[in-house]
Amino acid sequence: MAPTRATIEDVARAAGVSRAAVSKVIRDAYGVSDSMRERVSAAIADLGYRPRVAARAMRGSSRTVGVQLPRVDNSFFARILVGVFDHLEGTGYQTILAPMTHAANGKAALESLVDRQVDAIIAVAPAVSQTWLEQLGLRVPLVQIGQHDDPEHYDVVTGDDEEGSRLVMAHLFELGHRRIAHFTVDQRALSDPPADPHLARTRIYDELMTERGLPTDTRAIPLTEEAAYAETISLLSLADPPTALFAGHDELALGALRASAERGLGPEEFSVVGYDDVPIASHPLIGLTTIDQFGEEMGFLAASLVLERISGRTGSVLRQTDPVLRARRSSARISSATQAAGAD
Amino acid sequence: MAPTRATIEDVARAAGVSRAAVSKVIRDAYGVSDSMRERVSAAIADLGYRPRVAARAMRGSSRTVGVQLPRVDNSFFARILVGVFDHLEGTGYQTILAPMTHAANGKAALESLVDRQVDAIIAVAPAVSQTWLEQLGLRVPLVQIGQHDDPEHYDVVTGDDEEGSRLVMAHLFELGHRRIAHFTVDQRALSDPPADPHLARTRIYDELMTERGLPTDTRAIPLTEEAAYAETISLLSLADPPTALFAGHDELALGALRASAERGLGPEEFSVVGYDDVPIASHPLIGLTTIDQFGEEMGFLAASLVLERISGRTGSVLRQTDPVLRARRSSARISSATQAAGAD
DNA sequence: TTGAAAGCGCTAACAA
DNA sequence: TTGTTAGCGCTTTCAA
Repeated sequence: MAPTRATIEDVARAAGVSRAAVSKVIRDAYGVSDSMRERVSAAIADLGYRPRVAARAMRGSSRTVGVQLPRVDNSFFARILVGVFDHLEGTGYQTILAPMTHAANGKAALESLVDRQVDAIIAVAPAVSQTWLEQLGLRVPLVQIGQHDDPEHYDVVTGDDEEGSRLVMAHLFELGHRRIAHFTVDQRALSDPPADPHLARTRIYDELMTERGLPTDTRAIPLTEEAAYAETISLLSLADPPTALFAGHDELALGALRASAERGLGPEEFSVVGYDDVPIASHPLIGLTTIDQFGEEMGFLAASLVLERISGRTGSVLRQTDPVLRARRSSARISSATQAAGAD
Repeated sequence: MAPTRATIEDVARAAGVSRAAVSKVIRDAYGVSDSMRERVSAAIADLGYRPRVAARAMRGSSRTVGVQLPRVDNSFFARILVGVFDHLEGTGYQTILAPMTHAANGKAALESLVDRQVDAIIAVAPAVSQTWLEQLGLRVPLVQIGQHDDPEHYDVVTGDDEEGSRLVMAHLFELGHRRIAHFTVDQRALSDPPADPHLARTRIYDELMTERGLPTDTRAIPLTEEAAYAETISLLSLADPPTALFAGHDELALGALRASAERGLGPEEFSVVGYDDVPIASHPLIGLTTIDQFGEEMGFLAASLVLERISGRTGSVLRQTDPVLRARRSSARISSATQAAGAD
């Protein structure tokens, strides 16, 4: 049968000391003699004792940072996670992940983290209002990644979506594109004021197209590769199809490339630009032009901010990563034939 | 200031009942009158009460299934996770993820799950010995995904790696390849007996090559795209390079394709076959020939097995998914020129 | 430097 | 059907 797990009491008895003494040793607390530390450590090793997180959480801290993630099968979120783990590793804080389930609205995942009494929360692109996050930030050290909030009680890490979008549009304009479509987020539980990064991208797209007197063609779709594929098919079936697409992010861009590749269209006929620079984007067979917003760095920053808050810092800190354009072969100068075809 | 969180005591007081009564209501336990249920529910809603996981875990169950994952930035593991979440959602069990950190050996992640008193564990490709897992299985309902263990105290879900590898090799032979290289796992904390899926793949590769009197060329490398890229470069620099590669899994295959694409080599000169069928493999620009081993289904199976164990089943159950070859454009019939160049 | 003892929030006997 | 009560394993005053 499974032997019952050793408790602090067992260790105390084995070492011939009090429970309090053992507690002090495992927490490396002040006021323990060397001989006591040795005896206790020996007993701990002997019994294979490991403190239970639940019992510790009852009296103090769970020594855990909780991360909420919208989806686990998204390469950009994975980049962020890598950054978070890199920073938290060796800090004495464990990390647990509460991925949003299908039904979930983000709230559920964050609440489950609170129920576990995590010492801090890193919320990645949470689909909850800023007001709700403020409440949460009041109770637990909190860092939000992605949304352009302007909070009082938590920190925020984002990319500079406006600058990134300007880089995208300038790139496409320079390549001669004028009929440029744009994919952006579908209806979403948008916070008030709207802070979704996709909204910033769309805003710049609108602004720069309008500035040049060009008609906009924005399509709000679910943020999935499938949706982007389907929408691109319909885009390319237009009498006068666009010559370029600014996809809201790389997953959408990959879906668009799926459609254009199936039709045998190259970048001279249909250029595609994404956002995020997921790892596969740099693969020579894909060569997706995109914006690198340094997901690992975002995760790393969020982790350090959250540690600061655990240490007592309040107020709010905003951090942004600087976007960089990665020009690859999915975008190219428009061919003269294509250009002529689309002439008014 | 942050108001202090409501406890079961607060709810009891507000509803004018005992703590036990509240406990029964939230656990949907037997023996509660409708009127009491109503009053208590009202008080719970009123106070925004949520039970603390730690306190519940002290007395019984944490209602949590823990998942251990080697890496979070791997598309195949992501497929497995999606399957696990799909199944566990709505079962009343929460899921938490303990991803292996860099230093970790898998043991650390699993132990941290035990420290949290999860009700069950799903271990994905854990780098620990079968002996160690048996110990763990004795203490907590456990399902292992990936390794070909033959356990007594936990369940196992794997693909049929031998059959999958036969499909790969038959495919390459049929396309006329005879000089076939193979990438497999580097030194790893291999259990005893060796149960790693990569070993099974290599075994079949060896067997089938030898059967045909062909020389094997197996290269044990770290399981990263970078390592595969570098190794492929050196492979292609050989005087008499192989015409095909059976990569241990898709990430390695993508690294190999990176190298061959950079050299402008098509599948007629250098065919690449992977394993896993990660989502990007089916992208027309990649078109990676690979083995689908249905990651979501593996996760789904593991989740249902683990629920059975929670319900009291003991012994051990083994489940396998049937592999399917996805032939795409990364593999092709060897060109006559290439064939001639390599003739003995 | 060490130990005794209270109590964190909950569940599960058991009694009423 | 409802309430009383005894802990679960730890941390943390507070005394010794």
